[in-house]
Amino acid sequence: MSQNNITLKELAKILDVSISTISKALNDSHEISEATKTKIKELAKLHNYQPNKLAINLKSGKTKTIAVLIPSIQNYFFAKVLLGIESVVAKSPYNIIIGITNESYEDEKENLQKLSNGIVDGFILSVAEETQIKQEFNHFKNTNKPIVMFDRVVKNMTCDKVMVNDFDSVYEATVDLIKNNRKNIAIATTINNLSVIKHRIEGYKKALSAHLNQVEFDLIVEEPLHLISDKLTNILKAKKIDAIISLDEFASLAVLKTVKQNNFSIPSEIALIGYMDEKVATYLTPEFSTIDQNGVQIGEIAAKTLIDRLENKALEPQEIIIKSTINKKATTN
Amino acid sequence: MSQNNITLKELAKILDVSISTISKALNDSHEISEATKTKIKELAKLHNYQPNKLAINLKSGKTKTIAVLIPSIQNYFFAKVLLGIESVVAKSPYNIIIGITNESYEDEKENLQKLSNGIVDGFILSVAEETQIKQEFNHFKNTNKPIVMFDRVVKNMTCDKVMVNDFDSVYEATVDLIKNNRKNIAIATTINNLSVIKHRIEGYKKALSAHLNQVEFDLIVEEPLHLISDKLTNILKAKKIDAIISLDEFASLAVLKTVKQNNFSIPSEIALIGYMDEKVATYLTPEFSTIDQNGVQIGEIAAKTLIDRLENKALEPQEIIIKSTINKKATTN
DNA sequence: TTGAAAGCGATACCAA
DNA sequence: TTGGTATCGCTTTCAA
Repeated sequence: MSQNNITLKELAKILDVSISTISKALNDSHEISEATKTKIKELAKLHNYQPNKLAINLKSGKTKTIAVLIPSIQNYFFAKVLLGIESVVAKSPYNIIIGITNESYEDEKENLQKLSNGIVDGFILSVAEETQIKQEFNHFKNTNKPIVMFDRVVKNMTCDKVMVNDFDSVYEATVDLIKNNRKNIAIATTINNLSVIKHRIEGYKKALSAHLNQVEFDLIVEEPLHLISDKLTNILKAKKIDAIISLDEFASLAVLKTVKQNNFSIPSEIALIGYMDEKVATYLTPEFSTIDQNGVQIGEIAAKTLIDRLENKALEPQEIIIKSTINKKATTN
Repeated sequence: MSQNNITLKELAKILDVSISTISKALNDSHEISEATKTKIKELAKLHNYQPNKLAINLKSGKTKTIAVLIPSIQNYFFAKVLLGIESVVAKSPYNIIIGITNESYEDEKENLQKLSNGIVDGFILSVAEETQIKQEFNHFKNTNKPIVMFDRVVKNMTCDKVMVNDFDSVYEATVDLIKNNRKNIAIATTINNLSVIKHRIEGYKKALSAHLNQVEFDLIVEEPLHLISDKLTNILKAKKIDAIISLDEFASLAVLKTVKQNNFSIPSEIALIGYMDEKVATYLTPEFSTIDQNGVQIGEIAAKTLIDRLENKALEPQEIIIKSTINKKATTN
């Protein structure tokens, strides 16, 4: 079970022909007679010949492999993006190699370096949290392979980007709440260092200032997951709140739980909407209104973009925006 | 940005020395004088020399890359296993390449073939559902690389296996319910073709027959996700049920929702326990009692086992069992 | 129609 | 201490 595959050289020896003849025959070259072709192909099949990809890659300078670097795997959003990438790549000659950066700058840098030395042809990645905090992006520039960034992108880098309309989505969700007579709308997030989260908060602020002339924003709850319930409980007791927008998956779960625990009725007293996996949202009680980033689509587009670039380097850098979808369910009206 | 890395040959030309001198110097060979070593190393650093991994791999016959094949990514369990694998592999010289088989036999077979030709040194995988239905396992035997199977393993194959004590865990959970005076215990699952699910159901049956002398089992609900709620509602109306054990993540969510919708109080009227991600379970209301498969640990052990095998082929095939943990929360007493 | 040989980028043995 | 050369497995050009 553990011995290696048969090689062209060995096949050549068996048939007493040259290596090049074997190679050409197996690649269906017109230079080789039908007779020898069939003979060689039969022998190859018999021995279950599989060309050594490493040798081909070394020769061609390409590996037909794409690296996907994601900050975390414990997250339905990235899982869905991965699914989208995988569905496109599976239909192509490419393979996927995955690195998880654990939101760490060092891990991200190391992954980039490790994989740039011939292992992959290009990268699809979403920037790690720590990298965004440090604002240190040279490791992206130091690789000589094309990069497609998605969701969390670096503004001032020229590369392909697949982005989400974070500002607009939350703006729209907020306005919708306002139109339903919500006047005291809070924000909850367990993350605060990411540009995407900042854009979402900006969308919220803009909606409040444009439609309610609100200029101070004291209902923004930014706490790590293990603290957010307590913090929110305090605020619910101290202030009047009639709607909450949650900006990440676990914030959404925590908000729902906390509001129920404090015996507010949903949505009559407090409406809820937030970022969460659609499938999970459907199985909560009450069913949760979501802002869906359409992760699968993001992954598909990112994969297509990178493959296009790898096959044809002449393209202009793309910046594609995937619109999020608002799915209203039982937690809003 | 898109030009290739500098090579030994080019460095050699610049310094007008031989390629072998460059190679040895960069590998700190004692054969080379300190003077030339430093000179060469400086030049290498200046040009940001990175050895071409493909060439090294071709030469050595090893790639230091591990393939992980998982049936689905939309699943917290596999995400956690992946996390465990990644944490071990990240500390090693190995890389991970991921394939998603989408529960399909063809996808699984294709992944195995595609990656066996020099791309990876070995596999960590969990068998696809369709493969288990077909009982077709030759593609596993046809690869000449070591395989570590986890969770869903093939009984009659000699390879390393990291398994879960499915039978025992559900047996134990069932007995615990019985001891708390539950006499009408139902099972809910959205999957029915997997050996692991079958083992779980066997554990349930054994507990009922051993402790309640029950020999007929008419409270087993096996339905795809979109039907399970309706089916369960009918059964809840027709029969007396005082506990439900759910065997997969989405079954657990669906059961919780359905039981609440039918206005049973939890756990006083109906107790619930099931397979689900711990973190999600904590944020449900009421907090959900879980059987935790300890996916991270499974991944860690699987990765260690494969790396051990790759470094030292002499080991006996291992069969390791990771015990699941029962975490009682608000849905049981 | 077939074969010889160079080359992809590195390592390592053997000479010098 | 340094260099030449074979080699990993394959593709491809040029000769035969």
